Amino acid sequence: MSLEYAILVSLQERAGSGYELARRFDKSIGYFWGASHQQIYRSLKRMVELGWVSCDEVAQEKRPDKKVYRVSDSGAAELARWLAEPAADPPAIRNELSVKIRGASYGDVGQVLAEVRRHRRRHAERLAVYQAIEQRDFPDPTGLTGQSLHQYLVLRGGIGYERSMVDWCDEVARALEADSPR
Amino acid sequence: MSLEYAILVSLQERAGSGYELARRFDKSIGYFWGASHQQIYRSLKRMVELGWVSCDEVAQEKRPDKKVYRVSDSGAAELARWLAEPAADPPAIRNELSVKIRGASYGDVGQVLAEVRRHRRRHAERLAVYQAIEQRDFPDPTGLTGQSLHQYLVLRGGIGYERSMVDWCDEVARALEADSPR
DNA sequence: GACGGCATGTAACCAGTTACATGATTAT
DNA sequence: ATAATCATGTAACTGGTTACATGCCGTC
Repeated sequence: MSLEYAILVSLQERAGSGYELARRFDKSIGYFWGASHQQIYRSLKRMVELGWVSCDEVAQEKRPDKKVYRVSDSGAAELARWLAEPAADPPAIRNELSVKIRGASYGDVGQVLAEVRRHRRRHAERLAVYQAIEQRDFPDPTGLTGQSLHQYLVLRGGIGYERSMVDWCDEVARALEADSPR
Repeated sequence: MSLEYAILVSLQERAGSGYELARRFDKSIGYFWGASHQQIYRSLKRMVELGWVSCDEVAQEKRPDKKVYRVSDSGAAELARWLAEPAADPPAIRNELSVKIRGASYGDVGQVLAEVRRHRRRHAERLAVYQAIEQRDFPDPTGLTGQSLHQYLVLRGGIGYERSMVDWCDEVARALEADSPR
């Protein structure tokens, strides 16, 4: 159910349409909580019913009309309540690649190794994206406070995660190469 | 759909009952692919229908009967096929704590900080568990090959992940303390 | 007598993914 | 022409969680 709260946070930062929210979930927020536009529209509908957000239809020139959502007082209260509540314990990580590595000897180890290398590239790409954002938006993080500090810290989490994945893929690739050489 | 394949890997290592599998998913395999007993029973049923595993009813003294599952030839072939197939791109991480940090200013930052500390402890605990396993089962990893190497590498992934989470929680806690001191 | 371990399941629900569906405007 | 961007949604399916349900054995 965190999606609703992620949307509340995003709408508190700035009101917007479902489409705009979907864009944001492709970027900033989406780096640690992904959501497709279908999910977002469904959630917004529910949130209107719950009275957490209000919705204004806005006519635009040269563009389709859009519905701009903003957080209501009761939505803001609900967000504050949720923030004070303990978060669910981090769920077991589900890592498909780990399953393949663990089972590698029941198939073609070389193919699994190729997958490890491919994932290494993916993680390195994301790491580069996060680091570029860090350089651009937080060149000097020492003085950060409040919301920009919070944004920065979340970004740091993404960087740490991707870096650990890259390192792990490297370790795995090295070990598999050494074990089944050619 | 990886659960079915995680079960195949586990049953290749050793045949067993649904209950035993559930135990294993609480331990080794479960460190990177969690599954409840309900899920496991459901999957086993499906896998019998697909012909990937066979099932023998075994009567036990002083214990309830159990059904021992083992991988069939067609299951082994299916596993090898899946291993050669590219894995899905790592999905967007969904991290509830990040959502709370990002939104902290819309609620009580102190409460969010407490949550960060709690998660720090959880991750440190899991890290300690993994490191204990590493010490016990892989005191000298240099010569590892084949299946034990693969097991070791997966464990290393867990260690790297938990360590990066602990480090991140520390960074976040330090920054939040400095920002809203008391 | 209560609790924990062994052993198996069903049912309802919730969240997320994939596929389908529409339609205008702007840029190549 | 065709693709990309803006803009909104529905429907079916899949996978995972939570709650419920049963029953035996051994130990404290």
